[in-house]
Amino acid sequence: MKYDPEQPLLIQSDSTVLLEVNHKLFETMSAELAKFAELIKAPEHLHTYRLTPLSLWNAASAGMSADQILYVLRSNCKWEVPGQVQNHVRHYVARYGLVKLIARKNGEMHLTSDDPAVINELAHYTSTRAFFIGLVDANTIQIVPAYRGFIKQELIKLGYPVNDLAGYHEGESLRIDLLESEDTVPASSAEAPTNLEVIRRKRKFRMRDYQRKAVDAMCAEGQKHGGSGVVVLPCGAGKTVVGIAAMVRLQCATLILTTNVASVRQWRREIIEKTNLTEEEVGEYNGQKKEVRPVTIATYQILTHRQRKEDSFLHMGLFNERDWGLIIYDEVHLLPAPVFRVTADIQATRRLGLTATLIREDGCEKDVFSLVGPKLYEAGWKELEREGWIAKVRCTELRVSMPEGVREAYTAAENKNKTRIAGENPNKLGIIRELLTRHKKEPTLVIGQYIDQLRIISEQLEAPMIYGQMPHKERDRLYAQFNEGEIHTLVVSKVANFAIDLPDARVAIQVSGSFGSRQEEAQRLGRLLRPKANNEAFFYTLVSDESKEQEFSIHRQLFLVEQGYRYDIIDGDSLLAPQYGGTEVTVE
DNA sequence: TGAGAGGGAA
DNA sequence: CTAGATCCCTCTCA
Repeated sequence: MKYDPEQPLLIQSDSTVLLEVNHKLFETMSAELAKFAELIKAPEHLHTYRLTPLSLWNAASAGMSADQILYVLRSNCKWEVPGQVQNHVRHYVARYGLVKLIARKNGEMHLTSDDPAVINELAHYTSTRAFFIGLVDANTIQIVPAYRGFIKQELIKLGYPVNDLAGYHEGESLRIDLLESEDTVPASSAEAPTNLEVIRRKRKFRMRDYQRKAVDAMCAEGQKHGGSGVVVLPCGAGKTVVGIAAMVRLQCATLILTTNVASVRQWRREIIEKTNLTEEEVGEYNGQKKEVRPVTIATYQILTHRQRKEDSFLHMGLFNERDWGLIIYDEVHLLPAPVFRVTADIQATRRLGLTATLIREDGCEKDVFSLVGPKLYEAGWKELEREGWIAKVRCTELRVSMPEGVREAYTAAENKNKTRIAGENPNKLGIIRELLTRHKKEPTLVIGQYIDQLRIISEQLEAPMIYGQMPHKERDRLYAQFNEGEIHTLVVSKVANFAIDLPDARVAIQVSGSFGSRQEEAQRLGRLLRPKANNEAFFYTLVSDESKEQEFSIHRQLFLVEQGYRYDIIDGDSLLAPQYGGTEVTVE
C-alpha cells in the first residue's frame, strides 16, 4: 500500500477529509475541496471536510464527474482513497441525474430513469404517490405537472435529486439589450441624445469573464441541466450584472426578488443604466410603491407580509400577476419559507438564484436545490482576488483579556449572559485605539453587535455611530463624509450586514458579533473587497480570551476559511506592550 | 401629500 | 441561545 507523507490530505473511511493547514498546497487544496466538500471544523493544524450528498450533488450539477473528484483526492492524499469513499463519491454523484423529469409534446410530464429498480422504488414512496398518475413503462412514471416542485422537494429527501429537464414557458417577451460600452448603444438612438443616453455613453462597462461564464452555465444550449439554478459569487463581484445578463439572454418579462428597499433601488438603477429599458419599463413593488411593469423588483417582505399570523399572504399574487419568463432570487440564502412554497408552484417559470454562499443558517439548502435549482456556477473568493477583481484581505484574530472584575462577572454569570459580557469586554477599546493608530487616516469601520457597547466606543473615539434608528438621510450624510475622507472612522451596528450603500473601507475592526454566523462574517469582510489602489485591506476581529466568544468565532470563520482565508491569531494584549512601539501599519 | 412614530412579523 | 435591523401597515400631524 502506498504511503506518501508529503501529501496534504488524509481521507478517512467515513468520508471525511483532513487537510494539513501548514502544507504548501493548502490554498490550492482548500479551493479544490470547496467545490465538492463542506468544511466542518477548522482548528489550527488540521481542517476537516465532509463529502456530503448535497455537496456532491452541487458539484455534479456544476459539471464535475466522480472521476474528477476522485482524481483530486487520489493525487493529494497520503494513503490510498478508501474503497468506501470511492463508492460513496460514485454513488452520490451518479444519483444526480439518475432520475430525470421531462415533458412530452402532448403535455404529459414524466419522471424517468434508466434503472427500473429506481422507478419501482419511487412508485412506492408514500408522500408523493398521490401526485403520480401511474407507470407508463418500467422506466417511467407520469406525474401531475402542477406538483413538479413538490415532487422534486420530496424526492431529494429520499436521496434522489431530480434533474429537471421539463422546460419552461417562455413568458411575455421583452426586448432587452445590454449597453456594454459606448460602442454598443443601439443605432436607433442616432438623434439628439437624451440625458439618459449621455449618462449611458459615459459609463464604460464590460462584462467580466466569470460573469459571462455564469450566464452561459444557465442559458447555453445543449447542457445537462434544465437552465434554472444558483450562481455563487463573492460579495462585490457584481451579481446584479449576472442577473441583468440573464434577462438579456432570455428576452422576457422578469420578476426580481430581493431583501430590502435599498437593494430594490440599486437593481432598478443598474438595469436602467446598463440596458435599453426605460424608467417606465422597470417597476418597484414594495411598501411604498406597487408598480407591476415588464421588469418588476420586489422585496421578499412584501410577499410574506401579514398583519397577523392567521391572515393569508396578500401579495403572493405578484407571481401570477404578469406572465414572467424569469424570476431572479437575489440573496437566495435568505429566501423565506413561504416563498419556497409559492416557488414550488411555479416550476414552469425559469429561475435564477444569486448568492455569496449556499449556506443557510436554517438548514434549508435542499429546498434551494430542488425548488430554485442546483448550483450552476461558482467563482471562489481567492480566485477573484488573484485576478484582481476583489481586494486582498489580511485577517487577524486578536485575543483580548478581560479586566479582573469583568472576568469574575463572566465566571459567575448564567450561560446565556456570558456571550454578551465577553462581547462587551471593555479591554477591547484599548486595542481598537491601538489599531487606529497603526492605520492612521485609513478609512476604517468599527463593527459591533451591541448598541450600548458601540455607543461607548463611539464616544471614546469621537467617531460617529450609525445604527438602525438613525434616519437614512443622516446615514447618507455620514457615508458621504466618509467617502470624501472628512471622516476616517465610522462605528457601525448590524446595519453593516444589510446596508448595500455603506462605503467601502480599507480596515474593519469587528468588536462583537452574533453567535456563530458565517454569513455575517462574510458580509463584514465584504465591506473591504472593492479593489484597493496598491495594497491589501485589513480585517481584525476582537475576541475575549478564554470565553465562549472563541468557539463562536471559530464557527463564524468557517465559511471564509473554506474559501481559503487564513486568520493570524495574535495576543491582543501584547500589541499594547511598549516594546512593540506603535506606528507600523502591519501587525507581525 | 408626505414625513414620522408605533406596532407586528420573521 | 440574543439583540438588533428591516419592512410593512396604520395613524397622526402639518
